[in-house]
Amino acid sequence: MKSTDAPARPRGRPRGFDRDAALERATRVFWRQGYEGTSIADLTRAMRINPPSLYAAFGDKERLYLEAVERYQQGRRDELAPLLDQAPTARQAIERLLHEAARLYAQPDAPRGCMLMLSGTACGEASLQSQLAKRRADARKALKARIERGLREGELPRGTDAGALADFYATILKGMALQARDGASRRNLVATVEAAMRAWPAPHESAVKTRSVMSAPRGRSSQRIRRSPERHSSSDGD
Amino acid sequence: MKSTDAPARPRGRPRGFDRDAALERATRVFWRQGYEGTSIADLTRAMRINPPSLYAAFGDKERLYLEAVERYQQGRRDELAPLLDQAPTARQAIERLLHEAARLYAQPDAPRGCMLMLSGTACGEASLQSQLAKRRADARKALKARIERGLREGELPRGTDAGALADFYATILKGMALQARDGASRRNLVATVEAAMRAWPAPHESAVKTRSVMSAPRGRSSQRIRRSPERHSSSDGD
DNA sequence: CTAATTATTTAGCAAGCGCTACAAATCGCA
DNA sequence: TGCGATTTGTAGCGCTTGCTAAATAATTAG
Repeated sequence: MKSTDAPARPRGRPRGFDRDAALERATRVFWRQGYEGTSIADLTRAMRINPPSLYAAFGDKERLYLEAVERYQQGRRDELAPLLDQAPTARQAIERLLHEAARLYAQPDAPRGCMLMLSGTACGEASLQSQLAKRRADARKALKARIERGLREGELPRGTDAGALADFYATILKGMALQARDGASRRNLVATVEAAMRAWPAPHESAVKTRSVMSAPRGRSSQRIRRSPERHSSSDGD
Repeated sequence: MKSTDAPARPRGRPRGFDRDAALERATRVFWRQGYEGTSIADLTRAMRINPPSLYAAFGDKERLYLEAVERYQQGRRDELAPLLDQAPTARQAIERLLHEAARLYAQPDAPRGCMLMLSGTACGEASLQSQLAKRRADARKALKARIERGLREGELPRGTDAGALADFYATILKGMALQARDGASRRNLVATVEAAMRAWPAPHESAVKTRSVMSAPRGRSSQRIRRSPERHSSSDGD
């Protein structure tokens, strides 16, 4: 086997710029100014390339934007998903995620707020708007999955509507992104996170005496969950 | 006194269109598509006037936008301020306001979400962005004032940070606006409102036995409040 | 009536937009 | 060295943008 051995240098003149670095610079500009507020001239200046290089490497403005959002969201996922997965309880998972969001949204060396949450919300391009809404729905789905896990593990009151709770914390994240864009400090955002955590459903008096370790949903309430009809559910697409 | 008797018909050719109706049509377009996503051609088509009429009546695109926002916010104020003022408690005031917001943001015959909250959040024009942030800060100030009144009237635990609580519910409103724009139904939004109200500070075990009437802050805790330093406060500009 | 004033219509300007044709430059391969 | 392949910088295309000059229409004042 020696066909696909090395990366196999392509044939013609090699690209003279770092594609990913240029994409990151583009992301910054889009993040700060939005899709419609950013011109190709803005982008080429920030990316330090000329228009033909941009179009050769990224297609057109819309595809560049979508790739920038994908890059951004991937980075956030890498930072936040472990927080969700590794926290011992769903409550702590959400709380840590919100605290981390408060830090990220008010970072001094980056545009304020969340690029994904602020993207294409008042945008003429309908196709963009729906694609971004879908990405936001994916983020909510991650919250919902963690909450459902907590529900299975008995941390939450029976009958808790995981979708509605996920909707609530998704709303918090979106609101925080806007607040940050309007100038809220990290301290402000943290205070809001603390308020938001007061909305977490109270456990049912009993249980939760064991501090942490318990991991597996042992004994009763096995993996096969009861699949309660959940009256009319939340904004589920899954 | 017969100087300013009648409205005093102006001198030249009278305007051939209803200025306020045109402004409302412009508001709709801006609300749906945002500032940068709306062209003068979009506006003149919706307003059913030609560009020179637009410029004669409204100045330029930016001033027309600001006037549209002002008109929009004034309308919201007229609907929502009475709810805040007339509710017997601060808690009910906020709760009713949020429920009304849930209704307004998901109205079928209007653009989804709140024009003010979604305006110029990812916008190139810095001056617009700051003016809109200021308007949003005014809305928060109304929440804060009502919460402070509740605090004076003894409904809330001593030491409650009214600014932080106002920040929290302002965050909820902004998040709901985005959720609505992403397609959340009124039912979804109402569920989020109910979750948000769980974050309301619990009264201090005592008190709150009298169901409602009490109005004046009688007896102790008079008008002169203690003016506690409130460690580092919230995002106050007032 | 005439003159002055304001609104409307038509037509289009200058600038910026997203995007691309073109030729020179730089590569792998023969 | 020459050839095909690919990227690069220059220059600019066609179109849309926000906005306006100029002529005409409709009104009041004298």
